[in-house]
Amino acid sequence: MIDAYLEILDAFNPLQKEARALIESQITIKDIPKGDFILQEGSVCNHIYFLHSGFARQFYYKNGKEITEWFAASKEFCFSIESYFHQTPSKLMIQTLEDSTVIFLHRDAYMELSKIQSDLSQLAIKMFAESLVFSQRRMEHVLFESAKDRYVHLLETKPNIIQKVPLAYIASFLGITQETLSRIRGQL
Amino acid sequence: MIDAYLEILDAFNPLQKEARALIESQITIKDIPKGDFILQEGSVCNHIYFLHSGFARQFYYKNGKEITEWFAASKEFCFSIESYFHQTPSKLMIQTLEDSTVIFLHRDAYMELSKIQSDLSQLAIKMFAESLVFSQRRMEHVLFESAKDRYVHLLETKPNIIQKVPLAYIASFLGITQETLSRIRGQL
DNA sequence: CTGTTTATTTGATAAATATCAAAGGTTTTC
DNA sequence: GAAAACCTTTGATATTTATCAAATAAACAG
Repeated sequence: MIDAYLEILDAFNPLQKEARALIESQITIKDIPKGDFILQEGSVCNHIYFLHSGFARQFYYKNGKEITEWFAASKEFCFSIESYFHQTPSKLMIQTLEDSTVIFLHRDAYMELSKIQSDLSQLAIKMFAESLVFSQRRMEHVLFESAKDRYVHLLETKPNIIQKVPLAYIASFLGITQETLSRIRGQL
Repeated sequence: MIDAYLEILDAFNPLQKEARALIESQITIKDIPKGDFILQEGSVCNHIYFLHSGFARQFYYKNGKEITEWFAASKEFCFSIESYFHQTPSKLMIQTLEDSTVIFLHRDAYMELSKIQSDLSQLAIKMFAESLVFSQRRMEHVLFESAKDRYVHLLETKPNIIQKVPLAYIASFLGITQETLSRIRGQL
């Protein structure tokens, strides 16, 4: 399980044995049953989470409504960007939608190690860089594509989501109402 | 001029003398007249640009129309995220809207140095982290605020932009048409 | 099973924004 | 300082999406 994890990290930035060992020393593995929270509202996000197996959703409340910000599938990462970097209480929650096994990578320990082990700092740079590219692309998408195009794009890039989660989650993720999403679905 | 630059970097992550010296060794300073390009379409973004003075706009073409992605004011940074990180030809252009003095920080040299000087790797992590937080916030804003609210927010956070650039640039930056922006203005 | 809750669809209407066309304003240029 | 180029506003209309209300459909608990 840890090997698979390290391989995925290695794909971002090649890791020598020493770096792998350091990472291994700073991770914790937890089984999280369906419906439980990986990250609770109000607590500080001190880890980067990797879903070894399972499925999770990141969401927060805005004017009393749940807004889904992101879905994390098996073999994907998630964390609260703002809470993690600013060390502030998270408004974001991360909840499993299936029984999941999650690898926690501890922030402070990693940051300290990354100062003395360049593989680790380079890995952090590469991972955050990829997140940034991704975020930028999503922004452009959101600004200039119609609700329908955004849904179609989601269908194409993450088809498994549609089977797994209620329509209302997807609607808020796309920034539209569930009625609109239902109508879009009807047209396809 | 370089001191002011280093101070701004230092605010992201404290830099020892050695790190400062290394950065100084990797920067180039250029005066770029109004209307000239800091980054041209099709070339790879090999620097992070800092506007010591002046004003610039990042834009690209989408279906034949200019889309403004970002404005960089004096004392701000800019670069093409995707081209810089993926080393691909940039679809984004960065053009000065005033005579500007720009500090270029070379990517490859910096990356190499950051492997052996942890102040530099930590600086990169902090800067990219801030960009990511920012991008995330902007996404939420774009998904859930009306065109009017987005404009008002821009007015509040970057009031100087409004004086400096044509309405059409601001409209595309906000993801709306210039007619809509003109009407929003009329209402305020 | 069977009632109860939860999720999805449908309908009618309203609001936000885009589109197309044209009219006024500014600024630039010679 | 007049023509040209560019920028901004205004009007009429169409499209997209939201809102509110209700009807089905599906999942769940006892």
